[in-house]
Amino acid sequence: MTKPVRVRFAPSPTGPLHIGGVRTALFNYLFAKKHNGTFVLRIEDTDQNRYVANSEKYIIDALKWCNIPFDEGPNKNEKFGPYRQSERKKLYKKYADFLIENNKAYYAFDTAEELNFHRKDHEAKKKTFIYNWHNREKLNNSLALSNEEVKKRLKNGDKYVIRFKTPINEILVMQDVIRGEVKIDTNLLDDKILFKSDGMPTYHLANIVDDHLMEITHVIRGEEWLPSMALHVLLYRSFDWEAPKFAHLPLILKPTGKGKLSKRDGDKLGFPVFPLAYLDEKTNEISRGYREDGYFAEAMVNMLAFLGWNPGTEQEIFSLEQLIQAFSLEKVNKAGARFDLDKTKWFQQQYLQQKPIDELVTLFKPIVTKKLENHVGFSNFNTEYLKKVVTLIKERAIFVADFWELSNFLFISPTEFDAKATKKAWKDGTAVLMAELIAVLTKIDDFSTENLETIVKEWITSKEIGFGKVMQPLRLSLVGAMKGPHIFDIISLIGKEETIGRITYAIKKL
RNA sequence: GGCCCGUUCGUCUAUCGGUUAGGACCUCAGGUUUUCAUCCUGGAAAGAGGGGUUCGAUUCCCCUACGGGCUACCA
Repeated sequence: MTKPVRVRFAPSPTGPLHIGGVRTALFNYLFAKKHNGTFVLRIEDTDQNRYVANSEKYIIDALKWCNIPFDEGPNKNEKFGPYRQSERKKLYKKYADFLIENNKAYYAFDTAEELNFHRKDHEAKKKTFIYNWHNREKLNNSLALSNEEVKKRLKNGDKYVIRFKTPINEILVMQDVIRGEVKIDTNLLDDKILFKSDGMPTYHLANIVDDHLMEITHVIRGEEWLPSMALHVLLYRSFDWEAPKFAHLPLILKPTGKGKLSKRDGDKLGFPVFPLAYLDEKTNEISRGYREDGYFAEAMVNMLAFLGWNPGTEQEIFSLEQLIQAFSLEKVNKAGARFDLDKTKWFQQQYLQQKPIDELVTLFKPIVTKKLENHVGFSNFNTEYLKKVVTLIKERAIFVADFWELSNFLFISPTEFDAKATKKAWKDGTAVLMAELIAVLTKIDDFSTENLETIVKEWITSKEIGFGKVMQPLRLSLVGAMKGPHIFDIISLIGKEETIGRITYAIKKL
């Protein structure tokens, strides 16, 4: 019997989660759900210096908004808790000690100054300083020092770190679910610090210990961790633990230029890189979020799923449930994927068109209400009316926030007319024609789109003039510009009185 | 600099040795809408370069180039 699938998303609470992190969480979630497994959230707060208090809440809120909740995590099903590494602090030391006892790790007393000196010195000679087998016995550590000296220093309370004693002369052959075989020469690895002088483990140690203790079966993380895989594999081996399977995801790259996506790109190019807006309490800067920019979570999630993954079919719109069904790590790409704002908007538009009218009305209503707060005169925003409006205009919108711009003339009579359109549509004789049209409209009782269209068109035909001569100034009178939905839909919606009122006003004004 | 990973239209990608190299975004042209947008139809657009292996390479291998990542007592 195979072990139940358990994956984890392990962000560091150093600020808001950006969409790269969200995608990593998403792939973990999809993989877990696909295999009826468990999705764990673990907070990796071993770096006291970079800790940002509100970011854990942000991470949890973001996952919730994306609809990819964790099964286990801080304050939730704490089966293997605690789920914050700072709260597990006491736990790690014994594992570091175990490594030392078994000659897999050692104490190092080198100061930052000493190390810096070596690095600078090597740099000057165009060499790279690597703390590993070739020099570890010449440096300030328990490998070079006598047992007595080491004991004395430890007893003395001297600051120390614990370094991994990387094995030499070995070509490590590892498997990555996405990349296949990855080979590393252990002689090129450095002796990474596992345990810091402040009593905290580094990421490497804490990560391996926790993944083991939490019975993680698959480590799905960003490609930036690929170079660390060798260390991690060696650590599992040193503990004599079975290593989980590794899958390193391709990075999300900037839309233009070089490098991976960063916070700055969003500010510069005008798109959100965060799921939720975020207030940096230090700088008071607000970073925009997908949610606040009006994206639906489903659209953002769908877009992210397709950055580096593809189901192999031509279907692109996937509900979360469909994503779970279709997902597989084998279909994840190896190469980094550039973020594309146009495609993102396209996903959003697709989801907006799919949304039930009632839901859109619910979202639109507060916007209309606010816009019409102090408005006197023509306005109507009961739910029935809003439904008709939304049905009429939604296909031209990408965001709910576009609705107002597309429909304001259905709530407020135009008082000004687009100059260019006026010049084109309002000619000599138009006023007379419009006056005649009013007479025609006055006699109509059934203001359905179809009936209006039939009667008005018959009238135009009987006059033996071009349709444009009537339709264009009519649109201008009703909308104030040459835009908007089907003209007879507009008339039907705003009603006889308002229609005639608007034409009358236009005749007077133009 | 060293190490690792990658490389199909401008972008996201399909192809698991034999295809007119397919789709989507973007873009362009037509059509519908007597407005604008939507929508529909069509077009343009790709295997980084060089060597192998093979009857045959986008696909497998090597080299080069380019891109990306890592190289902290950060994750």
